[in-house]
Amino acid sequence: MTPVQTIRENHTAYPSRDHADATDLMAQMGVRMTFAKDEEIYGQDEDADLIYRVVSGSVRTSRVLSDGRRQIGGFYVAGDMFGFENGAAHTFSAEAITQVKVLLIKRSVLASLAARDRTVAEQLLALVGRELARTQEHVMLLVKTAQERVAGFLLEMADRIQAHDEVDLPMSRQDIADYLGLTIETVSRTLTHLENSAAIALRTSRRIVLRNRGALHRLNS
Amino acid sequence: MTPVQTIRENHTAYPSRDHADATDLMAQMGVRMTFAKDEEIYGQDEDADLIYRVVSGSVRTSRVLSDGRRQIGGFYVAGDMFGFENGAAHTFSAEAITQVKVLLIKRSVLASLAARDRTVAEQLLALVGRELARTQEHVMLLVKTAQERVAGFLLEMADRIQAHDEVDLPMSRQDIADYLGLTIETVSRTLTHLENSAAIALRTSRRIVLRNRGALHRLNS
DNA sequence: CGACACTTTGACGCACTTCAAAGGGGGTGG
DNA sequence: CCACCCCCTTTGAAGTGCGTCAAAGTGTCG
Repeated sequence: MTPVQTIRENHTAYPSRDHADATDLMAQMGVRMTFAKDEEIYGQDEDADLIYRVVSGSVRTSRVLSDGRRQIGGFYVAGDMFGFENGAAHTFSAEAITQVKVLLIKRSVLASLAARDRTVAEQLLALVGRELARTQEHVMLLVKTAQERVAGFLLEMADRIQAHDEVDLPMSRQDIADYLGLTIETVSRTLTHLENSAAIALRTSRRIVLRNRGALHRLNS
Repeated sequence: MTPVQTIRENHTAYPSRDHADATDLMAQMGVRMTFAKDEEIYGQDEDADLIYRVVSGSVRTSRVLSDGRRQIGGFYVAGDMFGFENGAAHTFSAEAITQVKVLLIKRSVLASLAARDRTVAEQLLALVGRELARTQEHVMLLVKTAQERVAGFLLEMADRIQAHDEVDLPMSRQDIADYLGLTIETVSRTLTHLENSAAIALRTSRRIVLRNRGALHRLNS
Protein backbone atom coordinates (compact mmCIF):
# COMPACT_ATOMS: atom_id res chain seq x y z
CA MET A 1 0.00 0.00 0.00
CA THR A 2 1.45 3.36 -0.97
CA PRO A 3 1.71 6.30 1.44
CA VAL A 4 -0.74 8.28 -0.67
CA GLN A 5 -3.40 5.63 -0.23
CA THR A 6 -2.80 5.50 3.50
CA ILE A 7 -3.38 9.20 3.81
CA ARG A 8 -6.51 9.03 1.77
CA GLU A 9 -7.92 6.23 3.86
CA ASN A 10 -7.33 8.07 7.08
CA HIS A 11 -9.04 11.25 6.11
CA THR A 12 -12.45 9.88 7.09
CA ALA A 13 -11.20 7.98 10.12
CA TYR A 14 -11.83 9.90 13.29
CA PRO A 15 -9.20 9.56 16.02
CA SER A 16 -10.93 7.67 18.83
CA ARG A 17 -14.40 7.88 20.20
CA ASP A 18 -17.02 5.88 22.00
CA HIS A 19 -18.93 5.03 18.89
CA ALA A 20 -17.76 2.99 15.95
CA ASP A 21 -16.94 4.63 12.65
CA ALA A 22 -18.25 3.04 9.48
CA THR A 23 -14.90 3.46 7.76
CA ASP A 24 -13.04 1.89 10.65
CA LEU A 25 -15.60 -0.88 10.82
CA MET A 26 -14.98 -1.72 7.21
CA ALA A 27 -11.24 -1.76 7.72
CA GLN A 28 -11.68 -4.06 10.70
CA MET A 29 -14.53 -6.27 9.61
CA GLY A 30 -14.54 -5.88 5.86
CA VAL A 31 -13.31 -8.44 3.40
CA ARG A 32 -10.63 -7.36 0.96
CA MET A 33 -11.05 -8.18 -2.72
CA THR A 34 -9.22 -7.38 -5.92
CA PHE A 35 -10.72 -6.93 -9.38
CA ALA A 36 -8.88 -6.77 -12.68
CA LYS A 37 -9.44 -3.97 -15.18
CA ASP A 38 -12.91 -4.18 -16.79
CA GLU A 39 -13.98 -6.93 -14.41
CA GLU A 40 -17.53 -6.73 -13.10
CA ILE A 41 -17.82 -6.08 -9.37
CA TYR A 42 -21.55 -6.56 -9.33
CA GLY A 43 -24.18 -6.79 -12.03
CA GLN A 44 -27.41 -4.98 -12.74
CA ASP A 45 -30.29 -6.90 -11.10
CA GLU A 46 -27.99 -8.72 -8.70
CA ASP A 47 -28.82 -8.66 -4.99
CA ALA A 48 -27.59 -5.47 -3.41
CA ASP A 49 -26.43 -7.05 -0.17
CA LEU A 50 -22.89 -5.69 -0.07
CA ILE A 51 -21.44 -2.23 0.48
CA TYR A 52 -18.03 -1.44 -1.03
CA ARG A 53 -15.24 0.93 -0.30
CA VAL A 54 -12.51 1.66 -2.82
CA VAL A 55 -9.03 1.11 -1.39
CA SER A 56 -7.16 1.74 -4.63
CA GLY A 57 -8.00 2.05 -8.29
CA SER A 58 -11.20 3.40 -9.85
CA VAL A 59 -14.70 2.08 -10.33
CA ARG A 60 -17.60 3.04 -12.58
CA THR A 61 -21.26 2.20 -12.20
CA SER A 62 -23.30 1.84 -15.37
CA ARG A 63 -26.60 0.81 -16.83
CA VAL A 64 -27.11 -0.50 -20.35
CA LEU A 65 -30.36 0.21 -22.17
CA SER A 66 -32.05 -2.34 -24.38
CA ASP A 67 -30.73 -0.67 -27.54
CA GLY A 68 -27.13 -0.84 -26.35
CA ARG A 69 -26.69 2.70 -25.13
CA ARG A 70 -24.73 2.81 -21.91
CA GLN A 71 -25.13 5.40 -19.17
CA ILE A 72 -22.52 5.76 -16.46
CA GLY A 73 -23.95 6.62 -13.07
CA GLY A 74 -20.75 7.63 -11.39
CA PHE A 75 -17.04 7.19 -10.87
CA TYR A 76 -15.52 6.12 -7.56
CA VAL A 77 -11.92 6.55 -6.49
CA ALA A 78 -9.91 5.60 -3.40
CA GLY A 79 -11.83 6.41 -0.24
CA ASP A 80 -15.25 6.46 -1.94
CA MET A 81 -18.02 4.10 -0.92
CA PHE A 82 -20.42 2.64 -3.44
CA GLY A 83 -23.00 -0.09 -3.81
CA PHE A 84 -25.89 1.29 -1.76
CA GLU A 85 -29.03 1.41 -3.78
CA ASN A 86 -32.56 1.76 -2.64
CA GLY A 87 -34.14 -1.61 -3.32
CA ALA A 88 -33.03 -5.18 -2.84
CA ALA A 89 -31.43 -5.37 -6.28
CA HIS A 90 -28.86 -3.18 -8.00
CA THR A 91 -30.21 -1.01 -10.80
CA PHE A 92 -26.68 -0.27 -11.95
CA SER A 93 -23.73 -2.57 -12.41
CA ALA A 94 -20.22 -1.75 -11.18
CA GLU A 95 -16.99 -2.44 -13.03
CA ALA A 96 -13.33 -1.89 -12.32
CA ILE A 97 -11.87 0.83 -14.55
CA THR A 98 -8.33 -0.05 -13.48
CA GLN A 99 -7.17 -2.83 -11.24
CA VAL A 100 -9.13 -2.21 -8.08
CA LYS A 101 -8.82 -3.19 -4.43
CA VAL A 102 -12.00 -2.88 -2.42
CA LEU A 103 -13.20 -3.59 1.07
CA LEU A 104 -16.68 -4.99 1.32
CA ILE A 105 -19.10 -5.51 4.15
CA LYS A 106 -22.53 -7.08 4.26
CA ARG A 107 -25.30 -4.58 4.21
CA SER A 108 -27.12 -6.61 6.87
CA VAL A 109 -24.09 -6.42 9.15
CA LEU A 110 -23.92 -2.68 8.72
CA ALA A 111 -27.67 -2.43 9.29
CA SER A 112 -27.56 -4.34 12.55
CA LEU A 113 -24.60 -2.26 13.68
CA ALA A 114 -26.55 0.85 12.79
CA ALA A 115 -29.48 -0.40 14.85
CA ARG A 116 -27.29 -0.54 17.92
CA ASP A 117 -24.99 2.36 17.26
CA ARG A 118 -26.36 5.78 16.55
CA THR A 119 -23.26 7.16 14.85
CA VAL A 120 -23.14 4.28 12.37
CA ALA A 121 -26.76 5.00 11.47
CA GLU A 122 -25.95 8.66 11.01
CA GLN A 123 -22.95 7.93 8.84
CA LEU A 124 -24.99 5.62 6.68
CA LEU A 125 -27.54 8.39 6.18
CA ALA A 126 -24.80 10.91 5.43
CA LEU A 127 -23.28 8.53 2.91
CA VAL A 128 -26.51 8.10 0.98
CA GLY A 129 -27.09 11.83 1.27
CA ARG A 130 -23.72 12.52 -0.32
CA GLU A 131 -24.53 10.10 -3.12
CA LEU A 132 -27.81 11.94 -3.66
CA ALA A 133 -25.98 15.26 -3.85
CA ARG A 134 -23.52 13.80 -6.36
CA THR A 135 -26.34 12.51 -8.52
CA GLN A 136 -28.08 15.89 -8.39
CA GLU A 137 -24.90 17.53 -9.63
CA HIS A 138 -24.82 14.95 -12.40
CA VAL A 139 -28.33 16.04 -13.41
CA MET A 140 -27.15 19.66 -13.51
CA LEU A 141 -24.29 18.68 -15.82
CA LEU A 142 -26.51 16.80 -18.25
CA VAL A 143 -28.63 19.79 -19.23
CA LYS A 144 -25.69 21.94 -20.22
CA THR A 145 -23.75 22.36 -23.44
CA ALA A 146 -20.91 20.00 -24.35
CA GLN A 147 -18.27 22.53 -23.27
CA GLU A 148 -19.93 23.06 -19.92
CA ARG A 149 -20.29 19.33 -19.33
CA VAL A 150 -16.65 18.59 -20.10
CA ALA A 151 -15.44 21.56 -18.04
CA GLY A 152 -17.64 20.49 -15.14
CA PHE A 153 -16.41 16.94 -15.43
CA LEU A 154 -12.77 18.01 -15.30
CA LEU A 155 -13.36 20.20 -12.26
CA GLU A 156 -15.24 17.40 -10.50
CA MET A 157 -12.47 14.91 -11.20
CA ALA A 158 -9.76 17.32 -10.10
CA ASP A 159 -11.59 17.72 -6.80
CA ARG A 160 -12.16 14.03 -6.30
CA ILE A 161 -8.71 12.84 -7.21
CA GLN A 162 -7.29 15.65 -5.09
CA ALA A 163 -4.82 16.56 -7.77
CA HIS A 164 -3.50 20.08 -7.59
CA ASP A 165 -3.84 21.10 -11.21
CA GLU A 166 -2.83 17.98 -13.08
CA VAL A 167 -5.43 15.25 -13.32
CA ASP A 168 -4.66 11.70 -14.29
CA LEU A 169 -7.93 10.36 -15.57
CA PRO A 170 -8.41 6.65 -15.00
CA MET A 171 -11.24 6.34 -17.52
CA SER A 172 -11.41 6.24 -21.31
CA ARG A 173 -13.04 8.80 -23.57
CA GLN A 174 -15.90 6.36 -24.02
CA ASP A 175 -16.45 6.29 -20.25
CA ILE A 176 -16.41 10.08 -20.09
CA ALA A 177 -18.79 10.31 -23.04
CA ASP A 178 -21.22 7.85 -21.45
CA TYR A 179 -21.07 9.76 -18.19
CA LEU A 180 -21.79 13.10 -19.87
CA GLY A 181 -24.34 11.86 -22.39
CA LEU A 182 -22.12 12.80 -25.34
CA THR A 183 -20.20 10.92 -28.03
CA ILE A 184 -16.47 10.25 -27.80
CA GLU A 185 -15.94 12.50 -30.80
CA THR A 186 -17.64 15.43 -29.09
CA VAL A 187 -15.66 14.87 -25.89
CA SER A 188 -12.42 14.71 -27.86
CA ARG A 189 -13.22 17.79 -29.93
CA THR A 190 -14.26 19.71 -26.83
CA LEU A 191 -11.02 18.85 -25.03
CA THR A 192 -9.05 19.99 -28.07
CA HIS A 193 -11.03 23.21 -28.10
CA LEU A 194 -10.39 23.77 -24.38
CA GLU A 195 -6.70 23.23 -25.05
CA ASN A 196 -6.72 25.70 -27.93
CA SER A 197 -8.34 28.29 -25.70
CA ALA A 198 -5.60 27.69 -23.09
CA ALA A 199 -8.00 26.46 -20.40
CA ILE A 200 -6.28 23.09 -20.23
CA ALA A 201 -3.25 21.24 -21.57
CA LEU A 202 -3.27 17.63 -22.72
CA ARG A 203 -0.03 16.05 -21.56
CA THR A 204 -1.21 12.71 -22.81
CA SER A 205 -4.80 11.81 -23.61
CA ARG A 206 -5.40 10.82 -19.99
CA ARG A 207 -3.21 13.35 -18.22
CA ILE A 208 -4.74 16.78 -18.25
CA VAL A 209 -3.42 20.02 -16.78
CA LEU A 210 -5.95 22.57 -15.61
CA ARG A 211 -4.33 25.77 -16.82
CA ASN A 212 -7.18 28.12 -16.12
CA ARG A 213 -9.64 26.97 -13.50
CA GLY A 214 -11.46 30.30 -13.70
CA ALA A 215 -12.22 29.78 -17.36
CA LEU A 216 -13.45 26.27 -16.64
CA HIS A 217 -15.67 27.53 -13.83
CA ARG A 218 -17.09 30.23 -16.04
CA LEU A 219 -17.98 27.58 -18.61
CA ASN A 220 -19.58 25.60 -15.84
CA SER A 221 -21.94 28.55 -15.31
CA MET B 1 -60.05 16.96 1.41
CA THR B 2 -61.15 14.58 -1.29
CA PRO B 3 -61.47 10.81 -0.80
CA VAL B 4 -58.70 10.24 -3.29
CA GLN B 5 -56.28 12.18 -1.16
CA THR B 6 -57.31 10.28 1.95
CA ILE B 7 -56.52 7.00 0.28
CA ARG B 8 -53.21 8.30 -0.93
CA GLU B 9 -52.21 9.49 2.51
CA ASN B 10 -52.99 6.17 4.09
CA HIS B 11 -50.92 4.06 1.76
CA THR B 12 -47.71 4.77 3.65
CA ALA B 13 -49.30 4.63 7.09
CA TYR B 14 -48.78 1.25 8.67
CA PRO B 15 -51.62 0.01 10.89
CA SER B 16 -50.19 -0.14 14.40
CA ARG B 17 -46.83 -1.26 15.67
CA ASP B 18 -44.49 -0.85 18.57
CA HIS B 19 -42.27 1.62 16.82
CA ALA B 20 -43.24 5.01 15.57
CA ASP B 21 -43.78 5.62 11.88
CA ALA B 22 -42.28 8.72 10.33
CA THR B 23 -45.47 9.45 8.46
CA ASP B 24 -47.58 9.09 11.58
CA LEU B 25 -45.11 11.18 13.49
CA MET B 26 -45.48 13.99 11.02
CA ALA B 27 -49.24 13.80 11.20
CA GLN B 28 -49.08 13.96 14.98
CA MET B 29 -46.19 16.32 15.56
CA GLY B 30 -45.91 18.14 12.29
CA VAL B 31 -47.04 21.68 11.69
CA ARG B 32 -49.49 22.24 8.87
CA MET B 33 -48.84 25.03 6.39
CA THR B 34 -50.42 26.25 3.19
CA PHE B 35 -48.69 27.86 0.24
CA ALA B 36 -50.27 29.68 -2.67
CA LYS B 37 -49.47 28.82 -6.27
CA ASP B 38 -45.92 29.86 -7.22
CA GLU B 39 -45.08 30.70 -3.63
CA GLU B 40 -41.63 29.72 -2.43
CA ILE B 41 -41.58 27.01 0.25
CA TYR B 42 -37.88 27.31 0.81
CA GLY B 43 -35.07 29.00 -1.07
CA GLN B 44 -31.76 27.86 -2.45
CA ASP B 45 -29.04 28.44 0.19
CA GLU B 46 -31.57 28.59 3.03
CA ASP B 47 -30.97 26.38 6.06
CA ALA B 48 -32.23 22.88 5.42
CA ASP B 49 -33.65 22.33 8.89
CA LEU B 50 -37.17 21.23 7.95
CA ILE B 51 -38.57 18.14 6.30
CA TYR B 52 -41.84 18.41 4.38
CA ARG B 53 -44.64 16.10 3.42
CA VAL B 54 -47.15 17.04 0.74
CA VAL B 55 -50.72 16.73 1.97
CA SER B 56 -52.35 18.11 -1.15
CA GLY B 57 -51.24 19.96 -4.26
CA SER B 58 -47.92 19.68 -6.09
CA VAL B 59 -44.42 20.98 -5.46
CA ARG B 60 -41.36 21.44 -7.65
CA THR B 61 -37.75 21.82 -6.59
CA SER B 62 -35.51 23.90 -8.81
CA ARG B 63 -32.14 25.51 -9.19
CA VAL B 64 -31.41 28.59 -11.25
CA LEU B 65 -28.03 29.00 -12.91
CA SER B 66 -26.26 32.33 -13.12
CA ASP B 67 -27.31 32.83 -16.74
CA GLY B 68 -30.98 32.34 -15.92
CA ARG B 69 -31.44 28.75 -17.01
CA ARG B 70 -33.60 26.84 -14.58
CA GLN B 71 -33.33 23.15 -13.83
CA ILE B 72 -36.12 21.34 -12.03
CA GLY B 73 -34.92 18.64 -9.67
CA GLY B 74 -38.20 16.91 -9.11
CA PHE B 75 -41.95 17.08 -8.69
CA TYR B 76 -43.71 16.07 -5.47
CA VAL B 77 -47.37 15.17 -5.11
CA ALA B 78 -49.60 14.19 -2.19
CA GLY B 79 -47.89 11.66 0.06
CA ASP B 80 -44.36 12.55 -1.11
CA MET B 81 -41.73 13.83 1.27
CA PHE B 82 -39.20 16.43 0.23
CA GLY B 83 -36.66 18.81 1.67
CA PHE B 84 -33.92 16.45 2.78
CA GLU B 85 -30.65 17.44 1.28
CA ASN B 86 -27.18 16.43 2.21
CA GLY B 87 -25.63 19.52 3.73
CA ALA B 88 -26.86 22.18 6.09
CA ALA B 89 -28.21 24.36 3.30
CA HIS B 90 -30.60 23.63 0.46
CA THR B 91 -29.01 23.46 -2.97
CA PHE B 92 -32.43 23.59 -4.60
CA SER B 93 -35.39 25.79 -3.84
CA ALA B 94 -38.96 24.48 -3.54
CA GLU B 95 -42.07 26.19 -4.89
CA ALA B 96 -45.76 25.41 -4.87
CA ILE B 97 -46.99 24.50 -8.36
CA THR B 98 -50.61 24.67 -7.24
CA GLN B 99 -52.00 25.68 -3.90
CA VAL B 100 -50.23 23.31 -1.54
CA LYS B 101 -50.83 22.01 1.97
CA VAL B 102 -47.78 20.52 3.65
CA LEU B 103 -46.86 19.06 6.99
CA LEU B 104 -43.43 20.00 8.23
CA ILE B 105 -41.22 18.76 11.01
CA LYS B 106 -37.85 19.90 12.26
CA ARG B 107 -35.03 17.81 10.97
CA SER B 108 -33.45 17.89 14.43
CA VAL B 109 -36.62 16.50 15.97
CA LEU B 110 -36.68 13.70 13.45
CA ALA B 111 -32.98 13.08 14.04
CA SER B 112 -33.37 12.76 17.79
CA LEU B 113 -36.36 10.48 17.29
CA ALA B 114 -34.27 8.40 14.91
CA ALA B 115 -31.54 8.17 17.52
CA ARG B 116 -33.98 6.56 19.94
CA ASP B 117 -36.15 4.62 17.54
CA ARG B 118 -34.63 2.23 15.08
CA THR B 119 -37.57 2.17 12.69
CA VAL B 120 -37.55 5.94 12.33
CA ALA B 121 -33.86 5.79 11.44
CA GLU B 122 -34.56 3.07 8.89
CA GLN B 123 -37.41 5.01 7.35
CA LEU B 124 -35.26 8.09 7.06
CA LEU B 125 -32.63 6.05 5.25
CA ALA B 126 -35.25 4.49 2.99
CA LEU B 127 -36.65 7.92 2.19
CA VAL B 128 -33.29 9.31 1.11
CA GLY B 129 -32.66 6.08 -0.77
CA ARG B 130 -35.89 6.52 -2.70
CA GLU B 131 -34.94 10.09 -3.52
CA LEU B 132 -31.60 8.83 -4.79
CA ALA B 133 -33.33 6.26 -7.00
CA ARG B 134 -35.63 8.95 -8.36
CA THR B 135 -32.71 11.20 -9.19
CA GLN B 136 -30.90 8.32 -10.90
CA GLU B 137 -33.96 7.75 -13.09
CA HIS B 138 -33.89 11.46 -13.85
CA VAL B 139 -30.31 11.08 -15.05
CA MET B 140 -31.38 8.21 -17.30
CA LEU B 141 -34.09 10.40 -18.82
CA LEU B 142 -31.76 13.29 -19.56
CA VAL B 143 -29.49 11.37 -21.91
CA LYS B 144 -32.31 10.25 -24.18
CA THR B 145 -34.03 11.81 -27.18
CA ALA B 146 -36.85 14.32 -26.74
CA GLN B 147 -39.49 11.68 -27.52
CA GLU B 148 -38.06 9.28 -24.98
CA ARG B 149 -37.83 11.98 -22.33
CA VAL B 150 -41.42 13.09 -22.78
CA ALA B 151 -42.70 9.50 -22.91
CA GLY B 152 -40.74 8.65 -19.78
CA PHE B 153 -42.03 11.73 -18.05
CA LEU B 154 -45.66 10.87 -18.82
CA LEU B 155 -45.22 7.32 -17.56
CA GLU B 156 -43.53 8.55 -14.39
CA MET B 157 -46.30 11.05 -13.71
CA ALA B 158 -49.03 8.50 -14.41
CA ASP B 159 -47.42 6.23 -11.83
CA ARG B 160 -46.95 8.95 -9.24
CA ILE B 161 -50.38 10.53 -9.54
CA GLN B 162 -51.87 7.04 -9.54
CA ALA B 163 -54.14 7.90 -12.42
CA HIS B 164 -55.42 4.94 -14.39
CA ASP B 165 -54.75 6.19 -17.89
CA GLU B 166 -55.73 9.81 -17.70
CA VAL B 167 -53.18 12.13 -16.13
CA ASP B 168 -53.95 15.62 -14.93
CA LEU B 169 -50.62 17.36 -14.97
CA PRO B 170 -50.28 20.07 -12.34
CA MET B 171 -47.29 21.71 -14.01
CA SER B 172 -46.85 23.99 -17.01
CA ARG B 173 -45.01 23.17 -20.22
CA GLN B 174 -42.17 25.35 -18.98
CA ASP B 175 -41.90 23.21 -15.83
CA ILE B 176 -41.87 20.04 -17.91
CA ALA B 177 -39.28 21.50 -20.26
CA ASP B 178 -37.02 22.55 -17.38
CA TYR B 179 -37.35 19.10 -15.83
CA LEU B 180 -36.45 17.34 -19.07
CA GLY B 181 -33.76 19.74 -20.23
CA LEU B 182 -35.76 20.74 -23.33
CA THR B 183 -37.53 23.86 -24.55
CA ILE B 184 -41.30 24.35 -24.27
CA GLU B 185 -41.53 24.25 -28.05
CA THR B 186 -39.89 20.84 -28.22
CA VAL B 187 -42.10 19.50 -25.43
CA SER B 188 -45.19 20.81 -27.18
CA ARG B 189 -44.17 19.46 -30.58
CA THR B 190 -43.30 16.09 -29.07
CA LEU B 191 -46.67 15.82 -27.35
CA THR B 192 -48.39 16.68 -30.61
CA HIS B 193 -46.35 14.04 -32.35
CA LEU B 194 -47.24 11.45 -29.72
CA GLU B 195 -50.87 12.35 -30.21
CA ASN B 196 -50.59 11.98 -33.99
CA SER B 197 -49.07 8.54 -33.53
CA ALA B 198 -52.00 7.60 -31.27
CA ALA B 199 -49.83 7.00 -28.20
CA ILE B 200 -51.64 9.69 -26.22
CA ALA B 201 -54.61 12.04 -26.46
CA LEU B 202 -54.59 15.65 -25.32
CA ARG B 203 -57.94 16.35 -23.70
CA THR B 204 -56.76 19.77 -22.69
CA SER B 205 -53.14 20.89 -22.58
CA ARG B 206 -52.82 19.59 -19.02
CA ARG B 207 -55.07 16.55 -19.18
CA ILE B 208 -53.46 13.73 -21.08
CA VAL B 209 -54.80 10.27 -21.85
CA LEU B 210 -52.30 7.46 -22.19
CA ARG B 211 -53.77 5.56 -25.14
CA ASN B 212 -50.91 3.18 -25.71
CA ARG B 213 -48.66 2.58 -22.75
CA GLY B 214 -46.75 -0.08 -24.69
CA ALA B 215 -45.76 2.43 -27.32
CA LEU B 216 -44.65 4.88 -24.61
CA HIS B 217 -42.61 2.19 -22.90
CA ARG B 218 -40.98 1.24 -26.15
CA LEU B 219 -39.98 4.87 -26.68
CA ASN B 220 -38.63 4.86 -23.15
CA SER B 221 -36.24 2.10 -24.26
C1' DC C 1 -66.20 40.46 -24.12
C1' DG C 2 -61.58 41.64 -24.13
C1' DA C 3 -56.89 41.17 -22.27
C1' DC C 4 -53.32 38.33 -20.95
C1' DA C 5 -50.75 34.24 -20.29
C1' DC C 6 -49.89 29.83 -21.94
C1' DT C 7 -49.59 26.66 -25.72
C1' DT C 8 -49.05 25.36 -30.42
C1' DT C 9 -47.18 25.72 -35.00
C1' DG C 10 -43.85 27.27 -38.54
C1' DA C 11 -39.26 28.45 -40.62
C1' DC C 12 -34.55 28.53 -40.08
C1' DG C 13 -29.97 27.90 -37.79
C1' DC C 14 -26.68 25.54 -35.14
C1' DA C 15 -24.61 22.19 -31.85
C1' DC C 16 -23.97 17.75 -31.60
C1' DT C 17 -24.16 13.15 -33.95
C1' DT C 18 -22.90 10.07 -37.49
C1' DC C 19 -19.91 8.08 -40.65
C1' DA C 20 -15.25 7.77 -42.16
C1' DA C 21 -10.34 7.81 -41.98
C1' DA C 22 -6.06 9.21 -40.20
C1' DG C 23 -3.05 9.69 -36.22
C1' DG C 24 -0.69 8.23 -31.87
C1' DG C 25 1.03 5.12 -27.91
C1' DG C 26 1.72 1.15 -25.43
C1' DG C 27 2.71 -3.62 -25.34
C1' DT C 28 4.45 -7.86 -27.46
C1' DG C 29 7.24 -10.68 -30.32
C1' DG C 30 11.05 -11.14 -33.10
C1' DC D 1 15.90 -2.75 -28.81
C1' DC D 2 13.32 -2.03 -32.59
C1' DA D 3 9.28 -2.87 -35.28
C1' DC D 4 4.83 -4.05 -35.84
C1' DC D 5 0.14 -4.26 -34.47
C1' DC D 6 -3.92 -3.19 -32.18
C1' DC D 7 -6.76 -0.14 -29.82
C1' DC D 8 -7.81 4.35 -28.41
C1' DT D 9 -8.00 9.01 -29.74
C1' DT D 10 -8.19 12.72 -32.89
C1' DT D 11 -9.72 15.03 -36.95
C1' DG D 12 -12.73 15.80 -41.00
C1' DA D 13 -17.15 16.19 -43.61
C1' DA D 14 -21.92 15.77 -43.87
C1' DG D 15 -26.50 14.99 -41.65
C1' DT D 16 -30.13 15.91 -38.21
C1' DG D 17 -32.62 16.78 -33.97
C1' DC D 18 -33.41 20.26 -31.13
C1' DG D 19 -33.09 25.34 -30.21
C1' DT D 20 -34.24 29.98 -31.57
C1' DC D 21 -37.07 33.41 -33.28
C1' DA D 22 -41.61 34.61 -34.72
C1' DA D 23 -46.52 34.53 -34.92
C1' DA D 24 -50.96 32.44 -34.53
C1' DG D 25 -54.19 29.81 -31.64
C1' DT D 26 -56.59 28.78 -27.16
C1' DG D 27 -58.27 29.06 -22.62
C1' DT D 28 -59.17 31.81 -18.52
C1' DC D 29 -60.20 35.52 -15.53
C1' DG D 30 -61.51 40.00 -14.76
